[in-house]
Amino acid sequence: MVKLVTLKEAWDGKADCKTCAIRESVLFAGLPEGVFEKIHDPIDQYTLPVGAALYHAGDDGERLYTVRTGILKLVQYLQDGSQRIVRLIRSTDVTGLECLLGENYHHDAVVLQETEVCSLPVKVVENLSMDNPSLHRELLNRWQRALNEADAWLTELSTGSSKQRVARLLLRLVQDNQSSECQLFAREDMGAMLGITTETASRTIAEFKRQSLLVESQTNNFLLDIPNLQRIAKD
Amino acid sequence: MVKLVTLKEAWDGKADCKTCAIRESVLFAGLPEGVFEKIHDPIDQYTLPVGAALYHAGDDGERLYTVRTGILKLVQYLQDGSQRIVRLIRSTDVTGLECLLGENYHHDAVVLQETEVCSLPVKVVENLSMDNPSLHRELLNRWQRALNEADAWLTELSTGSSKQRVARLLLRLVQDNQSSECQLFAREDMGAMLGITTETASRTIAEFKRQSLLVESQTNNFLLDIPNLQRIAKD
DNA sequence: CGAGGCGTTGAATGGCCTCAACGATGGTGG
DNA sequence: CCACCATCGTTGAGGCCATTCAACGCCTCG
Repeated sequence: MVKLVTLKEAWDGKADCKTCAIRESVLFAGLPEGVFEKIHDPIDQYTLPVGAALYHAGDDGERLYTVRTGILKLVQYLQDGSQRIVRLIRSTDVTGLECLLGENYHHDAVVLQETEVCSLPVKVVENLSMDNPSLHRELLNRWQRALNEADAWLTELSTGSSKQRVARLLLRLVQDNQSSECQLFAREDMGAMLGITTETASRTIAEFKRQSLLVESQTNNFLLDIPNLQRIAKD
Repeated sequence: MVKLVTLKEAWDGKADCKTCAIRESVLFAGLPEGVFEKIHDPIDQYTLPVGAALYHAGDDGERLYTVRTGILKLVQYLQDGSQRIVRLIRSTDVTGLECLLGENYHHDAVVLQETEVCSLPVKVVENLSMDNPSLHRELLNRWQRALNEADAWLTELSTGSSKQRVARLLLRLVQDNQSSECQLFAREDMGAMLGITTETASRTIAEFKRQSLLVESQTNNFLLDIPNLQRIAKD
């Protein structure tokens, strides 16, 4: 089911953090330039195709990852084998924080849209955060950000009718974009995010299309009717 | 609706952290005794009755709280005014972490069972964590703990039939107790935790009682038939 | 070209919600 | 001290919405 792509195959090269294009938004924002010289462990960059797994639940957590572009899902499995997607990881997000506490990864992290990541060895982050309060503070921020997301998923994406949930998910996908355009996920994934079945997700999306709340601009690229979707989301 | 009990009314005295009965489990575990001398801001203790609010969403976050005994709910409000309970805070848990980042509280924290808390001024925790790596690490741990809870609520308490959800909630309530005894929440609160209506929560609990999965040992005190509840929780 | 995955749609079922009524409980005020 | 009222848990009836199971077309890929 999940394609096997080892990180080594996907390797793009060593990251140059000093000149990183998204440096102001990432974990290392606020670090003085000098410290990058002291990093001996490599910070590698990878590009991962759809379906690839960045890590699996239970794996030894030895690296955290900053996402440069793309989207990943964090999946948690239930006792009965069904899966629930508990969060999405997008540009400038960090995932795998739990390994800073010496824990194994808690989720499967699977690529939904082609993803570029930087891989940060735990040791590097630990060492840097020892004597860089700004990094330390940034770590707390990331944890809080994840927690905010988790709370929002509960209140927005797991509450209300299926139409409301789908509408809220769509709005979330474009909310920090300038355009109102987005790609849709597989219906099965939508279901796993919203706690509804694949069929219900499909029916709802199909109905939204018929009502022109979703208009396909390019292949698998949709423009949203934001005002009307907001109306549906609210009630 | 929420009883007004100011913290001043509920004041029990100043905490003596050095001799705290749950000191090994709390945030300050691992701190050398000497540092407690340096705390000038008071760490106060309070006992809050059912229905009292420890803080409200949007309030200036100036204190975090360690719960000694009792249970609090963290409530998030939706656009339409309905509420969703996103987490429970219990003995040895810390809540209000967001104020370490200078943010206002994100939830209402309301007492479900009579609660003793210690109130820690942000400044105290900030100062101590500067030069106490163990406290710093413990803070990260607390954040991660909250995140784990949030994920579990999504996968366990917002997934599956109402019977499954109620069973899983009951099992959670006793899981770190030695006994299989617990108090039940108001049906409305159960509904808000599980994403179901008050009536459905009531019907499910009533049915569990009829099936002797729940047996009242004392007033509002129930013994759980754990094996059979586990069977229901799984499928 | 065939196979398999995915999105869509239909029909039927059932579970949850809505609206409503009623008893028990506990607190308040006369 | 008791009558009253508000709140809470419970239960019923009816309807709706999501699920289940199934079929079908489209597309990609081998």
